[in-house]
Amino acid sequence: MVTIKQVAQLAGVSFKTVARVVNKEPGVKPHNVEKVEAAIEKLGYRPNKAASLVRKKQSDIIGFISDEISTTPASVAILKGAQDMAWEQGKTLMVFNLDPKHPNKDRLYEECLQHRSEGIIYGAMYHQSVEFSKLFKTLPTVLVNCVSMQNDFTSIVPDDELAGYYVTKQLLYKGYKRIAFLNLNPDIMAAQHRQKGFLKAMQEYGIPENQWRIDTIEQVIEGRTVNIAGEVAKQVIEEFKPDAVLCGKDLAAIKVYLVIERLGLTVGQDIAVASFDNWHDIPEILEPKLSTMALPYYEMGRLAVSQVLQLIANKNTVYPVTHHKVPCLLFDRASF
Amino acid sequence: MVTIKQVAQLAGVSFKTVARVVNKEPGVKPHNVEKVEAAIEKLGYRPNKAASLVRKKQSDIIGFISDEISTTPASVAILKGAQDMAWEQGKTLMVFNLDPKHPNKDRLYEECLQHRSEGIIYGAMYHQSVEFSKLFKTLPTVLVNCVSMQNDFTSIVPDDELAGYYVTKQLLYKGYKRIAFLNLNPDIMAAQHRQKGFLKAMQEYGIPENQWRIDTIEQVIEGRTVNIAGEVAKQVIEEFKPDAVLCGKDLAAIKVYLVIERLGLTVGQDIAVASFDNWHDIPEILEPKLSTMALPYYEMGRLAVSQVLQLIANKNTVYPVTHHKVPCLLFDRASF
DNA sequence: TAACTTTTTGACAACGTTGCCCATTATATA
DNA sequence: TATATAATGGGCAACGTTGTCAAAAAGTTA
Repeated sequence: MVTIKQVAQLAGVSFKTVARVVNKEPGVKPHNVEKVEAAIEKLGYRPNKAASLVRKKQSDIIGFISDEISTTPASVAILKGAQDMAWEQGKTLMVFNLDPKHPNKDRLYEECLQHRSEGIIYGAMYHQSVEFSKLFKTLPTVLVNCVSMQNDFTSIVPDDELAGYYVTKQLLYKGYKRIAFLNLNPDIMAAQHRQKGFLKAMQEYGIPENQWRIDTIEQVIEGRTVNIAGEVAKQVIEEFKPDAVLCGKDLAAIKVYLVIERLGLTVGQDIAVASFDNWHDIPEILEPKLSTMALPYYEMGRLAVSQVLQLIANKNTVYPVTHHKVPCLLFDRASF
Repeated sequence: MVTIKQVAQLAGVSFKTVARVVNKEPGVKPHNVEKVEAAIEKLGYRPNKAASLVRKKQSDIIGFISDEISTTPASVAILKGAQDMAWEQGKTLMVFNLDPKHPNKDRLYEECLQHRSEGIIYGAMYHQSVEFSKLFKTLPTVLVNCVSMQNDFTSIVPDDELAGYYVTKQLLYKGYKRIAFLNLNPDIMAAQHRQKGFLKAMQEYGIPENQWRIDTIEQVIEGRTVNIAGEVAKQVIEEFKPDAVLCGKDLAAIKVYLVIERLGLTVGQDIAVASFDNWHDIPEILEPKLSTMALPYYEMGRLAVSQVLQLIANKNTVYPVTHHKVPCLLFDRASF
């Protein structure tokens, strides 16, 4: 690779002058700027970021450690948001994926440290509570889509309670009276928060207890969660005869659609369907198009970077902890 | 950050000895190894990869530039595969996403060059033909899920023709006789190759032309492709009365399922459905479970890294070009 | 033209490593 | 015990940058 000195030689100036041109420092005669630029062009010179880091002690790198996040399509958007924001701020993201077989967060953190990452973002696949070693205190660290057990890290999560509350209120507002909530596995935080919001809306509207029900569409069998949305939906719809079904995820809403069709009913007419996720093309593919609460992954990714940059800027040894709940947006389509 | 010299001072040895311990070079007395390791532990020392790169001129970094790939869930697997393989080979992947608004591949390539990336992987969202500037000749470069206009880069793509051929043959083998192929937009390479495979199988089985038909489920209107799978499926099924439908993508298969149900028919019994993608949970969510040709994204990602490493090892200035078609796997479930 | 100011340039050290080579010490051999 | 050999340790230059500072060149004023 060509170095700054080779450029200098070709341009007939000192390498320091080349450095000035490269870094757009003022005080170089236009005449010399031209010569240097020509030499750079001719040799195809690129500044060596590593050398620059060694001297400047500034890497402009942010580590992004993900709990399998980048394999799960729903939350790929977090990564995209983070990357976009990082790029805008002149930082580059260094992405590491946890190996699902041997998940070793610390190992990846070490990697980031060796690259002199300025801060760390840890992203989880779904809204949950995670435990971290003290190693994670080394750098400014922000959690996305999860919180730490001890609540001792800045975190960014979707506002699931508000989402549950809001979508339920919308259903009630539109006149639906018998709502079945097919919730996710109650062990996960999202499910708990949404349920809280759901109940709050019910209470606010004074809906009696026999006019709604909550079931779970996921079963944990030997550590693996299995989706039983189909069976549950069938049973709930036949027994409880809801006029609206609120579904924990778009993927499960597909099953709900199929069940409703198979019963000879029509989604949106006989039974309203609402959901959570806004999972890529699915809501648009379904007929009628699915109205769903969009999880704000992209914005969370952006916010994560801006928060971590704030922590970096704040030159304390102990990083202030803040918690952020990002509101979800209802994509109001045609299913209710 | 603590440096090797500080460790040396604490351990009471020269910094060179510390370096030996850190890099596991032989020839350090166990006694000193212990002292050094204690000092490293106590100070929390991490070697500085940037400094190492400057000296060794070896970054162990591979640049991964993606055409929006990481936002599209289907091909996130490419990234995952690449990352896994890179990790196994002691390399780290530096991921960059093309900005869909101002897609500037060269800009990202520059970034990789500045980080002294040893090679580049360019991944596309869907199997297509892409044009590259001469800049891309700078480093060993491998294309995934696309080929270059001039065919002058090593490329890795799914074997769409074989996939089309294979799945069609399976349908014919199982006794289906009237097959409707609801193909993707014919402008994209995947659609063309699959169609070739489809026709080859038809010919091989001597199926007369009036016993199959091919329609397209995507329409390009003003640059935007719109999915018309629902309408097309309805029309084709009603008019042509196929006993099997081969669908260009799992997402569209959802629509086909809904259409079939709505006509009072049963998928797998009255009409078989097959598809391409194996798009995450969708095939498993559908009822009956969707049999689909899995696009081998994960393997393609792995292969990309291993190819780029091969190019790197091969110390030529002009990199040999090879083309790889990765076979697709049929996930044989219940829809045919 | 001289004296002074301002602009432009270059010399050199430093950043944290690794590679090379020589010095010292310990061990084996005569 | 003297000598040869192997094991161990350290000194120092080099990698490609940036930062500091002083030198040189150019411009300004009297």
